Amino acid sequence: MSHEVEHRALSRYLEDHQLKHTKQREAILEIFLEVTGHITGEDLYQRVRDLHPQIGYTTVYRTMKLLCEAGLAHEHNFDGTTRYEIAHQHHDHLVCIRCGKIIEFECEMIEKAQEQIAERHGFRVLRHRHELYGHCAKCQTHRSL
Amino acid sequence: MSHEVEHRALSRYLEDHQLKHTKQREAILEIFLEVTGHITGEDLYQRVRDLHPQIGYTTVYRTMKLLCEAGLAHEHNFDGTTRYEIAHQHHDHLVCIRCGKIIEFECEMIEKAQEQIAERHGFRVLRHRHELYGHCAKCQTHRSL
DNA sequence: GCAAAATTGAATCTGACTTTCAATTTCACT
DNA sequence: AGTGAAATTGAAAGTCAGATTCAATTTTGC
Repeated sequence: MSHEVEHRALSRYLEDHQLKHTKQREAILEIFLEVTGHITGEDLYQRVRDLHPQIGYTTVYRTMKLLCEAGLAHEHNFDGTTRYEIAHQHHDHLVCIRCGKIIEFECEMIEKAQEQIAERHGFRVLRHRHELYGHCAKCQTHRSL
Repeated sequence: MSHEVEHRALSRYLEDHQLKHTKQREAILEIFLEVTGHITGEDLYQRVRDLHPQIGYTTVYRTMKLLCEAGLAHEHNFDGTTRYEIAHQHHDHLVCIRCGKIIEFECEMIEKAQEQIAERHGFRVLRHRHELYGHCAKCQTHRSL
């Protein structure tokens, strides 16, 4: 079992919140960390079930909620579909609406511009979502329309 | 019945697509146009039902879908809730997560930055969403936490 | 006025979670 | 190691927004 750092972070979160250490939570965290990219709850459940047929659907969802609270995962809703990604520094997304490819990007300038806009309206921004939807390079070239 | 321009736009869309002109569609468009702001399908249905108790839930949803296709309405999903707004020039949103207030904003600089980012990744952007979530001025002052 | 095609709306279905609850597991304390 | 209170699990049932079905009704081109 790899990803020691994350497993330790989970342990600490559980201890700090009087929650219990279970094999299901360990297993789901491990599988989630193995996945690169942005996975849906359903897909994650499939993968979990392949390795641990006894783990239920409910537990996967509950655990992902827990991992989000523990700061180990982030939940994103792309056009109606909820996906989880491994928590790391802030970024936004480019989403290909043809093949589903998701690219992460960051832009300091946009972040600053956002702050200015919020200030202008008296808002205190707690979080934001910024997604660009379109066609990726590959889907533009061998396209059928 | 006001909003002649929009009603005419709907008529044209219907004619161009071999769709039919019905009183339900007229009524829903009219009620939708009366609403200022960003309304949920459910709220819109309530309003429609107040005036036209015979119009069903399904028809309201189907008609809003139609109005979106006709370019008269835009559908937005704010943190899991779908809302409709009257179509007008492009803009993004500031959303108060305490009182639900929604403010529209535009920023030419951000739009340009987006284009550059997309280009860098070979993407052709077709649409985007950009929402800042936080607390509005009012909710920051008389807050309870 | 008359069909053919589109539309309506009540009811049913769906997908993606969320809740319920009895049985099981964890763990702090002997 | 044993015990018991509290947390967790998972199967099943419940939600909720929205999509689908289909028989009855409405619109419209001729």
